[in-house]
Amino acid sequence: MEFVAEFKTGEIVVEAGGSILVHGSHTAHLFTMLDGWAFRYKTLDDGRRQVLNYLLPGDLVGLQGNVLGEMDHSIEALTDTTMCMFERRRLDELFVKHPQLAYDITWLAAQEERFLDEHLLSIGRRSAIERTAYLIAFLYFRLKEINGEKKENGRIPITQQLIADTLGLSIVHTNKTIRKLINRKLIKWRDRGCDVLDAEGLTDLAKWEYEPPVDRPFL
Amino acid sequence: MEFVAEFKTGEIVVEAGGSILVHGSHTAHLFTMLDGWAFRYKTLDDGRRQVLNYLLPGDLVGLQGNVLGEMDHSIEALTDTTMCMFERRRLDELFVKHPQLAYDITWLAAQEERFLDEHLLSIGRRSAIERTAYLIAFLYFRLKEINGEKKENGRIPITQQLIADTLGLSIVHTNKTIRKLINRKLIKWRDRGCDVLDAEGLTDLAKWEYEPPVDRPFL
DNA sequence: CGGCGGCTTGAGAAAGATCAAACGCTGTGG
DNA sequence: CCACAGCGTTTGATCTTTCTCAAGCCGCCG
Repeated sequence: MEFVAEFKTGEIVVEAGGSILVHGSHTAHLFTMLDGWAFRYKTLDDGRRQVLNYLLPGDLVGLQGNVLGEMDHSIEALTDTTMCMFERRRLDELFVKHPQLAYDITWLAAQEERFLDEHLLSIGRRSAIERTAYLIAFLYFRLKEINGEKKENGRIPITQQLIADTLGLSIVHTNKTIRKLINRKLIKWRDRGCDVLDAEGLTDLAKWEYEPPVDRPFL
Repeated sequence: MEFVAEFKTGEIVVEAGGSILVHGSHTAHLFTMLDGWAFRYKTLDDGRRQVLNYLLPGDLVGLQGNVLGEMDHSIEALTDTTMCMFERRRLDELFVKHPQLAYDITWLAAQEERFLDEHLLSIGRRSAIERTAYLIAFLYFRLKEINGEKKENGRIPITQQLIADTLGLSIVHTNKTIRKLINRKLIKWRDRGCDVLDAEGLTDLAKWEYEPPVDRPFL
């Protein structure tokens, strides 16, 4: 724990809409989410954008930079966000001195892989309404896992444009699809975000099941 | 190295079409690809299948089992395949005694994440012909990286059904799209596989660029 | 008050899915 | 040696999902 404190080089606060990392940058830092929501995305030159995943407290960011030397995707804050910074250079030291923490990092990477696998299945093979139900259920359960039941079901702070860019759909079609979910009383939409009314209804519709991880590390 | 040899519990040979891991199993092993091609995939109950990624020599398999306790996807051999088995139980030991190897595992996980990110961008935002060009170019460069230029461009051993299931397309449309690539003299198709004739043409069409990793570990 | 971002809706267009049929191998059993 | 079955591929016709274009609404903020 002392090492973690020492390894940490600072905290950073980014307000909603701000960039946390941009494609092509060579950051000397890794980040851990402490509070707030963010999302990772890639874009094509002509502007088409794909959201890859969402980041919530406890998630680790920036490991891919170790493979390539630079980031190959960007990260933007969805709400006001605070993150913890670590020096990438000292990652070896962490692996040598703190195998438990090293294992946690690997565990987090494996979890991210699981999420991406499921996203891929959604975008590739689920219909528009199934995908949408899946995404909202997915975020709902992630949020619940982090809130630990305490807060009653938190609002998911997302725009329809973002959902469209996550699911590979146009915004128009996304809107019509969301409306169907609302009509079926599965969710409620307000402001820029949504509340889940019937989580089971969503997972059934998506033909998906939430699988809680077994041994969450304590990074 | 001695430890690697000791850590290794054996090799396993799977013939083309055979299952390596199935969804829901609790394997006590991790695997490394030594030779051959395999692919990871998930399915929905009604049979829709999504290929997640392809496995080539050097790739690590089964880490996700650590998050969940069981595998949440399946793996099938595409060609005759030989893999190296490790005991999952002893992963902690590896992290304690061999930080360099532990780092390599993490590196491989980060690389897989990069691949999945790009696949997601393809399926979500690229058109059918862009996707197809991307996938073939992607496999071409991965193969080339492994063959180290020596063998002239190896055949990519894949069926059109598999390409369809990787790209989220129907087999009919996949066939028509591949035919366009053939007509443009970008690839040649024969038997069950394809040869790349013009790698740059493919990457241009896909609006993608191959980025070689910087410091490959030696696992 | 005007402008902007996010949401909503309708209409027509296009990409891709589904259905149906057939071809060319290859392996197998008579 | 031939008939036949099965798999992977090919092609045409039609149908559906999703996209694009266009316009309008609403609430918020300067």
